[in-house]
Amino acid sequence: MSDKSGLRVDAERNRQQILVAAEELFLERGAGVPLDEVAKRAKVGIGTLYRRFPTREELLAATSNERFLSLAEASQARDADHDPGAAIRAYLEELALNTSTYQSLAASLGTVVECGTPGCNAITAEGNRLLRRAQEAGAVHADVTFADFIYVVSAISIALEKDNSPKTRVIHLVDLFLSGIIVR
Amino acid sequence: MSDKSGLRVDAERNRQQILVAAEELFLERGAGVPLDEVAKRAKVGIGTLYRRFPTREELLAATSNERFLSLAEASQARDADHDPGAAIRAYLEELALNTSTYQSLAASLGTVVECGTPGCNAITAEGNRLLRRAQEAGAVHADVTFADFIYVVSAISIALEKDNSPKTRVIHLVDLFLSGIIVR
DNA sequence: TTTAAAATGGAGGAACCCTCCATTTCATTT
DNA sequence: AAATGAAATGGAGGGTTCCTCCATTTTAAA
Repeated sequence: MSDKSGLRVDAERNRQQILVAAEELFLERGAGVPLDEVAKRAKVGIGTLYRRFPTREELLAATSNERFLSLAEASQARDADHDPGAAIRAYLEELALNTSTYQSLAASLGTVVECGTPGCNAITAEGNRLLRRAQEAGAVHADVTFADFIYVVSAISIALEKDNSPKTRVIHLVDLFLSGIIVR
Repeated sequence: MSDKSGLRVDAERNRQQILVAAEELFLERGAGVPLDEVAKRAKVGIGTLYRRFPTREELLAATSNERFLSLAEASQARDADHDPGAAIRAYLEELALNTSTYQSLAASLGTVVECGTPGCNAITAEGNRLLRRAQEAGAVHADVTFADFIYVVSAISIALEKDNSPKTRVIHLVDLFLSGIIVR
């Protein structure tokens, strides 16, 4: 009998082991860790890993899934308290911090976020919602796109990785994006 | 006799051949092209290439050197005509366009710009000068740093690479950073 | 010419990637 | 509970790129 994932139970067990091993190794050594080692720690053949996650990005997307889900939920929960601009600020800050979880996840963010897992879909939908609402309220320029958000978050995360900066730097960089560098 | 580079003439000749080959291949196939192929096109052993340019970044910095030099000069030439804010805008736009010359140069911009070649020094000095001047004139927030410029340009260039966007997109993204996304 | 310092090239070991398929395991049918 | 076929497995192996190392060659000074 197969459970709801549609995988055989042995396959599903291995899938979980791969996810656990990947999560650990990404945390320890960054998102570029050799996949052979992920397979080894998961006690699974490398072929099995590739069968389940054909690309590194898909594996990254899978390990990010829950984090993205809870980010999206947290953003919705904040909704009532904040004005549109503040909601976007909080969303961007949290996404940037999350993207700094693994060294060199940032470079893949654009791809990862399009991967179609529930978490990726949720975080994308939420970002689009916040953006649309802020634009309807006239709080954000009409020519800003969700893609701009992703680029900005990637840039900020890359910056963070490089000099291993504190959280305050995220706030500075998000501010920069939101307010512009020019005094007026 | 050695010329001013301090290299033996055969070594200097090979260095030039490597630079020419690298420039060609980076343009054709991006900044990640195998270095063996650069060596082959330069008609030089791979060992010679590594002796002269121990890392890919150093080779990138060397091929970017003249471009950076002329960008810095052009920026200084614009100086008279523009107000501080416009000078920065032009500087960022040109640097972003230049950084999109080779596919995947963007990711290395931060490292490349610190490489110490004359061109890297010139572009850094010029950026710092523009920034300081704008800040003294009160046109740019005091907490903006030159590192922010580099992050911004990287983000823009990564965006450009991804969807192979037209120049108008550079302008949009630079505007975003200069003015912020929030209406006021 | 001689000499030694500088430069060379490319073989080869290591790291990582990813495919392929002979074998094993699971779930269903009889 | 035995048989059956679909699903899953693992890891050998071929490919790519990296980078070091050193026996040989080239240059330039003595």
